[in-house]
Amino acid sequence: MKVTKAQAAENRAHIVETASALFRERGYDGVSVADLMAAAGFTHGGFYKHFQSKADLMAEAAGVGFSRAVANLAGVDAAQFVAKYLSRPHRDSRGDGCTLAALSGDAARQPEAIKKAFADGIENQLAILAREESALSESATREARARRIDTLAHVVGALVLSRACPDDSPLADEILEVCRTRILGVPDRR
Amino acid sequence: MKVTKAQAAENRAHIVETASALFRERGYDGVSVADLMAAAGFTHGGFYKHFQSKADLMAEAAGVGFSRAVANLAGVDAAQFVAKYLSRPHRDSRGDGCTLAALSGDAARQPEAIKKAFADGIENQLAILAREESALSESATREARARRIDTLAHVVGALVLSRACPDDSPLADEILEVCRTRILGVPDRR
DNA sequence: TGTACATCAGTGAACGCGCGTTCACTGATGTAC
DNA sequence: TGTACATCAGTGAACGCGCGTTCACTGATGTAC
Repeated sequence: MKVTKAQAAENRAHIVETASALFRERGYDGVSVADLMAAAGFTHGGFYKHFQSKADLMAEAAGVGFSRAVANLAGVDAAQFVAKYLSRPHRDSRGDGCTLAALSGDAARQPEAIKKAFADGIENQLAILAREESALSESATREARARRIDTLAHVVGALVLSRACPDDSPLADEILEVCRTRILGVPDRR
Repeated sequence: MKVTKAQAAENRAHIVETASALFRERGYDGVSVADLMAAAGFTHGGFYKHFQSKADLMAEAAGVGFSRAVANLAGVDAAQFVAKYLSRPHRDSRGDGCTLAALSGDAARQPEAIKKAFADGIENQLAILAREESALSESATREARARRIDTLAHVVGALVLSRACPDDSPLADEILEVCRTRILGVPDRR
């Protein structure tokens, strides 16, 4: 049953991608190693040929989730980011949505390695919001970073609260709409 | 080993309080029924004399957490609330901190009964932010509600992101300080 | 008020189950000659 | 280039363990007379 080195590397990457989505959907405790390997198309025994432990994979999957987000949002400016972030489609598809919104609550109770991945992920997300900015004075740069941090916390909080409400809850939609309107200064017209 | 009706009711309430704190600290999956009953000073078998299931207790403990928050913040105005909410002591003591920040991520993957408790909890928290307001015109009332929702999402997001960072992370403190400053309009001087 | 009996909160052993991890094994790939 | 052997990704059974939940039992409380 051996497989070429290239194939093995591809399989490993596929497991990490699958894990990244499943963790976002169901949380770290909601996905077993067996679940995950089955979803990736393997049996569970091979897991430890690729990863030292489930916690190891959790940290790696978080990192991949953040990189994917940056790649998927290439060319999107800050206003477009906020509008997409606080949309119902994003709220309702956790599996391919923002890792911060889906798993920050879980990360707070995980080992430092995972929290480190999240801190790096936050910096990655801040970079997305910095897209339209060019060279600035030092104080303007500091101010711009503060604005980005503030906006990121704002949208993450809105999405997290909206998702905590029952599926058909008017409050869930109200949170999304109110925050989108207030952050962007104008209502979304789609 | 039977106990007076009053004592039994008191024990039940004590179990719910204990659960509320433990869940906030460790998450719903991080606290077993046996853990919880031991922490409350009982053996695990008696649990089902008080609750139908662990999920039932989860919903009830969330409700208690939200009520406690409202009671603990009696007489606190919106600005004081934000300053307290985005403080390091609050971030570092999840067990007696905000249930929304600690468990909204978990709630998103739980049964509707628990999400319902969270939606009610959000309304409770909004009421705290409404403290200083008196009678207003209808449009001003709507506007005030939007402002409260927006502020709540903002502070929850900031706390959630700050907690996801490693314990000694400068970013964790930066998030708290930046958001506090920007929401309140002035830096905190403590 | 006193007595006999039913109730039921709390105990602790036991249930089946799924978890993360380990292990002996397979057999195609990669390597040494 | 061809052959013999080592490697190691993937398999599937098995490990010990802790989970949520059930159950027979205890004995003080609550109730009926």
